[in-house]
Amino acid sequence: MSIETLSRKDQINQVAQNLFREKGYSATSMRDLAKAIGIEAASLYSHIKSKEELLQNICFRIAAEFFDEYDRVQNGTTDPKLRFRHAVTAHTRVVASNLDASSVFFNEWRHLNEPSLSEFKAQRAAYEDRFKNLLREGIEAGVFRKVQVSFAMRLVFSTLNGIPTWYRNDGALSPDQIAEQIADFLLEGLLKK
Amino acid sequence: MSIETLSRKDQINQVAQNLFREKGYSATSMRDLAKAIGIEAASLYSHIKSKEELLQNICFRIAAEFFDEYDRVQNGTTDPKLRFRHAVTAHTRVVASNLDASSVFFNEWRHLNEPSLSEFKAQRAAYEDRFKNLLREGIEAGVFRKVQVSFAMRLVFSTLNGIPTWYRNDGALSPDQIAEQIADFLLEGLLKK
DNA sequence: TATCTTTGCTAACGAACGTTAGTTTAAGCA
DNA sequence: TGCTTAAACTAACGTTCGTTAGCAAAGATA
Repeated sequence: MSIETLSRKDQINQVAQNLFREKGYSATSMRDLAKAIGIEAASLYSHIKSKEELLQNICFRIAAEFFDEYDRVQNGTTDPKLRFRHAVTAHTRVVASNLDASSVFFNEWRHLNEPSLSEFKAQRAAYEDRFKNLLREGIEAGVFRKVQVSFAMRLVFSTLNGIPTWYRNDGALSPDQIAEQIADFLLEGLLKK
Repeated sequence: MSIETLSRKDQINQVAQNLFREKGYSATSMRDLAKAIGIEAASLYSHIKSKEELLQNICFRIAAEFFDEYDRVQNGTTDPKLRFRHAVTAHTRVVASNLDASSVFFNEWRHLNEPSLSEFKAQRAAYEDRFKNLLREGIEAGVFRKVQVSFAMRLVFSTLNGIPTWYRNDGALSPDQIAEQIADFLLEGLLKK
């Protein structure tokens, strides 16, 4: 779907995602946003309520995608290693398919105001807990090394959430391909067996 | 060294590091900074040239630390696995010992203007190349799996540069301790052998 | 004591900020 | 054709921004 065929409201959201990612939320003015679309700043308010509403839309839409995709791939799987692998690849696919939005999700959430900010943190913590449980399961099953669960979870998310800093969805590597390679990397490490 | 004993200039730089990290560079005003110190915004300009100078100081000081620490630990080491391990632990120590500054280095560098911006990117690329070479050496020596070098380098840095998002230097785990654990994680992965 | 330097102050500059009010334009529909 | 509505416009609001000018206080130096 090209950007011209979107409704103006969707178009605003899409351009906002891109600008918030490239320049940061605070450094992006409503005049920047309007200019990128080709209208006046004041005209934006025929479609949106406020600048912060744009940030909220991005953050909570992507949060929902993380949960949805997680639930979809976990459904029915019991093997701890496979459960972890599916969680990692699902997360990676969401990030790699939504580079602008996930970048904003990772880096600009702190500009949310209450009560959105607390709601955001709660959702993120709930999502992180799922990964901690997967790691615990793997350790208890004797499949994973005895790592500290919350420490390992942090390292896993650091790896995954850094994806927008380097990945370009330009055809060289598909989201599915990097998802598998990242899962390999996290599970196997760098050393040859 | 407590913050009261610093020269005013050093104090400004230190508080700026902290505010730029917590709120972001753009969302931090010179009035915020002055208030945190207890003077008027205009008084800052008796000590500094501009807001951007503060950002430059942070970014290039920490860049120099990365290079210095890297050179220090590589000196004399030839074993590829050990060279990689030393590079990772050195980088981790610099990050973990400079959480505010490294956070700004990772997230706020894009607000640099030219020519500082290009200089920053060049230094970062040179530093990343060192890690790529270490990975290449390890693969050629048959110690590392045959991963794509620049892909693996990106994953390594994602892991390392995410440290400020979760690590608190509060005595529970020292910078040296997490450095070793992160090196283990990158080399061994999650799976039990 | 007289002078210089450092470090702070108040006041203010012009620019940019997010947003609102009121109006115009143009398309869809009765 | 006349009416309604959506979506744009111009103008402006009050606020905040980084920064400068000019001055005052205080300590160091002569």
